[in-house]
Amino acid sequence: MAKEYNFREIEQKWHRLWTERQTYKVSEDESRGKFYVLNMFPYPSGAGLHVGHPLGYIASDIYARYKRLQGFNVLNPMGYDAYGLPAEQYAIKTGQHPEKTTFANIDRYREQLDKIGFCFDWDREVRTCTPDYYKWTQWAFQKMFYSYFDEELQKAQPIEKLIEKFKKEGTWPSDEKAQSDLLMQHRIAFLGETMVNWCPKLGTVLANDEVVEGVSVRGGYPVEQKKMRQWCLRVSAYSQRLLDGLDTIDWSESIKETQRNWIGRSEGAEIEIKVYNEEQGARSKEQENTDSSSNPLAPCPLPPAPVSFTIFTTRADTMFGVTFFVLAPESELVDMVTTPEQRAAVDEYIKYVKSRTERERMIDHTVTGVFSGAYGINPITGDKCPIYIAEYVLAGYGTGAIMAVPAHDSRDYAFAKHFNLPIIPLVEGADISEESYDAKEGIVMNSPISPDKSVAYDGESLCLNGLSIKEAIAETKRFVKAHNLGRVKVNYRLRDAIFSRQRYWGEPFPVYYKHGIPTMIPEECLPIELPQVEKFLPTETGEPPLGNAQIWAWDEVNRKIVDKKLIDEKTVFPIELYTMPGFAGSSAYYLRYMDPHNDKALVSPEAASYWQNVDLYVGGSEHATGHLIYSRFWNKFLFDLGVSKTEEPFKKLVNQGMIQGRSNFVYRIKDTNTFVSFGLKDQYDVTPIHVDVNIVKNDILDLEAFKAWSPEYATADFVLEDGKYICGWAIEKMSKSMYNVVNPDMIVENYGADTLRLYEMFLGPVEQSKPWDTNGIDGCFRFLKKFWGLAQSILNNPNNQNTPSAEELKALHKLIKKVTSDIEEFSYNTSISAFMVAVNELSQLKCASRAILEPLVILIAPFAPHIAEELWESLTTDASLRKGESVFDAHWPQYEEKYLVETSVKLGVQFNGKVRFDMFFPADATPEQMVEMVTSAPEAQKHLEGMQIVKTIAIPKRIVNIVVKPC
RNA sequence: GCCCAGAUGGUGGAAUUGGUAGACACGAGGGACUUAAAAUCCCUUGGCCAGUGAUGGCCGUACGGGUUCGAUUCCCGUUCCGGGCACCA
Repeated sequence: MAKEYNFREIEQKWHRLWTERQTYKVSEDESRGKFYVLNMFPYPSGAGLHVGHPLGYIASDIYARYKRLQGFNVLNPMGYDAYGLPAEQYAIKTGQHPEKTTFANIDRYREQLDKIGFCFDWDREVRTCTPDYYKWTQWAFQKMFYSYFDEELQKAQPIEKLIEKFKKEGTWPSDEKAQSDLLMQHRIAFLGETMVNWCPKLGTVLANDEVVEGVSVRGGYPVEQKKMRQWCLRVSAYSQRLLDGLDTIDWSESIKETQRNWIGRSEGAEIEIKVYNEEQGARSKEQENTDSSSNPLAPCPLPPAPVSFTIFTTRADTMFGVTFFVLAPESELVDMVTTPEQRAAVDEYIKYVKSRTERERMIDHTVTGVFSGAYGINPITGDKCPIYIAEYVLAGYGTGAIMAVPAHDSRDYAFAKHFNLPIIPLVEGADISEESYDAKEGIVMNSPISPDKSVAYDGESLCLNGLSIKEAIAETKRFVKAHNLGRVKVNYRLRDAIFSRQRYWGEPFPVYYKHGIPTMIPEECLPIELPQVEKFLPTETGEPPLGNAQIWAWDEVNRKIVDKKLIDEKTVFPIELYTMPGFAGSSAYYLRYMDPHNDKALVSPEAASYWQNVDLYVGGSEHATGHLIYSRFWNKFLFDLGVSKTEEPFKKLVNQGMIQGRSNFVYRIKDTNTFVSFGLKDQYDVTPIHVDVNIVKNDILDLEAFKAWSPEYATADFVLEDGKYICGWAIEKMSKSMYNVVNPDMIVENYGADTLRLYEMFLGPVEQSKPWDTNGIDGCFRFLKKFWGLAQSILNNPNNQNTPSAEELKALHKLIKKVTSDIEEFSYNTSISAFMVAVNELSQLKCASRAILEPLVILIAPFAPHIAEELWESLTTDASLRKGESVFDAHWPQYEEKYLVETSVKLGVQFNGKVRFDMFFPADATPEQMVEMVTSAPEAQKHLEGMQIVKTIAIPKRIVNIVVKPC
């Protein structure tokens, strides 16, 4: 008796059996090769999963199952990035503890995930907010605190080595505070006074990747620059290694390029500029006068004028075109160079700059600036050039000071035009009358303008005339280095990561303040658990939320957390009130999955050696400058420590595209409760209204469901076309407010998980963003029903021991070949197509051979595991050989070329590149034989008549083309 | 402004190293079965033209050129869409 395809029964059965049999439990197995598949773990939001979330999970699940069938020991874990802002904000609103809502959300996620049938080893689940997990986040932070980055070795080293070095040099201070301050400048995790992105609305600082165009990524609130003492990670130290590593990993070019941009390496030179002496002389005199005077109204003593300052340039070749220097307004040099005459003007300008927000500065690029009154001396030409202060120079990049070459830099050009400063062209043939010539191509001139315009050092003076720009850059660098005028320098745009947040729902720092000196709580005492608080908001005194915690002081003697009241600054000290940012917990989770229950180490050396790193990582490209940089940094640090066994954490990265929503609209005739169908709406004055896509099928509205949808529409009237109400549609972001959220549970309920899996993959390439369109899902459902039907007809055929026919074997082996190569390339949509073709072929051949069905079931197993398991069981019940085993313990079939051999091939025969007719050729025909056959074929004669053959092209299995021309 | 990726029917998308463009699926149209619906099955489906018809011809992979016997594929230029970086010297 042929059974119906009852997906509900089948899927429930196998979910149960998989759990009972622990089908997906993995452990280290030296006898088999490992393969580590990983998804970016989700943040469990309150909204639950929509159909976009599982896209990547399904893609990686297919790959994981495929690899397992190929004999690999596959690690495919899942967990939750459980710390996050939404839970905290919800807690502030409702008073519910974020842990409670987070865990409830996790349960909901788990339930939804289980329905889709993933092969996750749930014994390895991690949650970043549980103490046994964040113990190792805190541990890694402490390791970073106790390490510094050795520039020479280009790797992290224990801080003791640095102390030794200082002691040897005699620069090690005796004062404890001074020691702490000195080491802070070198530690990889350090407390730094830096300009930070402060978001007043969120009440916290944000990392650079959390701010876009001057507003916070979360919430879109304005962000301002503020100087604050914060924990930072010295990510910038790893800039070069982060850059070099990109060449060794299999990631998309666009993601690598994004990271290269973000790291922003630029090679240049730092050159020392002396401040003009005469000014300094005048100022010294004035200072003396002030000092000798006892007049209380006398101006404050001027700070000492600096002897020199350093500028950074990537265009060392343009030294002869410098006509002024510019300092960033925030630079400490400003106060030092400003002359008394210009003091008022400069102060006013600084005030103006401070009044502008980051956002204003980013959008508005009008030229502003002020003369400092001082002059700098160009060391190459000996020229005296004015020093300006202008906001277009950034304090945070390079040295905060530049040399301005208006002829060849557009920003300098605009500034020079505005302030009427000279412009000296340096490139032959470059027209600089309207704009600067910024390109690094051309031949250098005017360098120097005349021989006496180049200062000689040790008898050598610089001349670049006639060189290409590239040569000139190299020559200038050599000259500067040789005569000690500066040094060659590489700058990176990548900044250190700000690692503290003024929030509650995050990892607490295992740090206390002993007389104001940050001190690590001993490693054996970790984890330091997040304390309970009454309120999740900042305290009245402006402290972060942890300021509300009562039991939050460190007792050094008893080595435990005690009541704040006991703080005496002798043995009991206050604990850090900041918490760690979101990326702290997500930076090394892939290592924890290797050994998730180990309470002695983040990961045991054995597990780390076996699993190495992630072979396939699947997730969204929006993490390019956040998680994917931090994680690489974190891993490199742990690699330096010997904890991680590989330099790069993720060998291959696949970015799944976003699934957009496809919204549906109904059209209400103005001021009525009548709705007009899409095709007729232009005849009325209508308002489009979003309608829930779940009550629309193939753009046809379910009228009864619509009436039931909202009481407002209970009495709605409709103007139909062809008896149907057709809805309009648009592609928008999937969101609740547009009623276009499609929930995977609904699809699973109506079609089954196998259909959902198949359809999500059939929609198009995994990497591509595409709108969710439920319209096509029937095709995949039909296919599974056909597949099931084919299998049933084979299973129920009394003659099923038949040996398969040549056609059947050909169809099968064609499929094995196609599916195998497609899975390797993540071309799941085309392998599903190939399946559809093969099943149609086999159905038409009335295939009845079990020998065909068995490999067919294995082939479909990664895509539709439930149906495959069910059929596998049917195949093996009477044989009782493999009873109880999973199809995933079987072996992936190999295709055999002998079944695919064609005896003859049909090829298009062309004359002058145009296809004229088809012809059959023996599959092994040589090009000469093919041409011979064509020219003697009767159909060819009319094309050859009155013509002569100029050339013949014959490619076996491809094409035959005869080029002819009239005789 | 700089860098990266892309553009193929009504729709999602196929197309090995340049070799019969539009696989597969959806939608649409027609038909079979059925009291009817659902389900299932069969046929047609890029555009235009000619023909009763089998069929034949022309155009067609964003646009304009080029290389080639032959270009969706390679090269140059243009337009449009998406992504990243951006007073980074």
